[in-house]
Amino acid sequence: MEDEIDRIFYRAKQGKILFANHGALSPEYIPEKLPFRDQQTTVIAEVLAPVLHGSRPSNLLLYGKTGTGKTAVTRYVLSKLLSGGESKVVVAYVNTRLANTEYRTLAEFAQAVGVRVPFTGLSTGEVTSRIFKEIQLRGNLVILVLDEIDYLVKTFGDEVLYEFTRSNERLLPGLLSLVGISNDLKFKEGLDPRVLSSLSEEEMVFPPYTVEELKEILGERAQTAFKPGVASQAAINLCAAMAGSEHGDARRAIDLLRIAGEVAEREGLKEIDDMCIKKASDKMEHDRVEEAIRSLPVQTKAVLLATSKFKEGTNTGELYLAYTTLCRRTGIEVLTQRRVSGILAELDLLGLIEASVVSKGRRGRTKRIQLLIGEQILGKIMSEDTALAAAA
DNA sequence: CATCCACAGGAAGGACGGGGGT
DNA sequence: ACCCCCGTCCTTCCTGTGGATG
Repeated sequence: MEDEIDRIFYRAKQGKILFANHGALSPEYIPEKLPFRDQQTTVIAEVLAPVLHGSRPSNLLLYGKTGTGKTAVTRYVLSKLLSGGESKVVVAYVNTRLANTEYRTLAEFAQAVGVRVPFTGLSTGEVTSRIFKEIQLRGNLVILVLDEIDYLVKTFGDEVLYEFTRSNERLLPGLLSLVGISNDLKFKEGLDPRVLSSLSEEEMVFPPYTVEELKEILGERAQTAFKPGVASQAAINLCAAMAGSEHGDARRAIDLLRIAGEVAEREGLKEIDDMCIKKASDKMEHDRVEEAIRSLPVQTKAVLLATSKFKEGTNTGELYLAYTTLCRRTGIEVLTQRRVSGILAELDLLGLIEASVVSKGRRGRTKRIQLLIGEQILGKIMSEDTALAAAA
């Protein structure tokens, strides 16, 4: 045991053994060049360029699945744009899913243009008009990037976008251009046609990376990130294949490589082998699940816990009964079946359970519900929750 | 082949706790 | 002090429905 601790500390003192530049595999890292994205880079640059001589760039809509380089390319182009030192140009970048609400999206936008707003209390309209006032006052040339814009529209509607797209007369001498980034290729469907036509003055699609392309991307990153000989071609190929088999997700592939490197380092290996990658992949999945559960509200956890009582899966009625019992035992308030039904839908969306509607003819329609996660993880997290510890 | 079960899931609204402007 | 806004969870009321069964 002591030996183990000594070894850990010793290695820590040695500093990074395998990594030369850990940051090169972090999600925020913007590489020198982005392979296989020349066309997209050029187009975006061309669309945005007019801002440098004070005219309004067309609004731009970027499509593509996760990890296809949309955000990276956009950031890359914007950083180049700003490096010119054009002081009137302001770039605001907001990831609407991370911002999580319409208000916080606006608040982040406000902060980027230099308006201070309280983190709650104002109406969204008030925040918008303060932002506009500020832009007009300073005559700023603003490029607003709305990452995961499909989330914004899906959850809060497109009214904000409508206001943005038709704000330009009010902003003179300032201006506002939108860059929307969407993971969802069908997101245009639900959009107000006026917003759509304005928002997609220009469009650009990001195709998924092929496994071959992922190999090259990983290879380049690995060269900067690791010391020589740490990440073999075989290791890189495996990472690319494991992460990219579904839809060419570069972010996943890079995460996987990074974590595999950390595993190798922790285990005192000199290079990344297949086992490291396998372990890294498991760890990523495990972390995702654990974090998802931990941040759940009590009632949602309770429903999840009730689900875990049925090894063979169950249906809504049966589950609701089990849930009710569980609540009584733990002293948690019992919610209506309607609400529990809603919670089940949320859990399904999170991929923690599988719930699909089935019809049993005259014996009604219900949901077939099945737990998708290991009970050990569940038990561990539930026992952390004071309200539920007894039931875990 | 109409019926009817056991729910699904939409709509509207409300309690509550965060916090405003004036 | 007063009235306001927002987000989060929740309830109430409701209409809709796939397909085994009688």
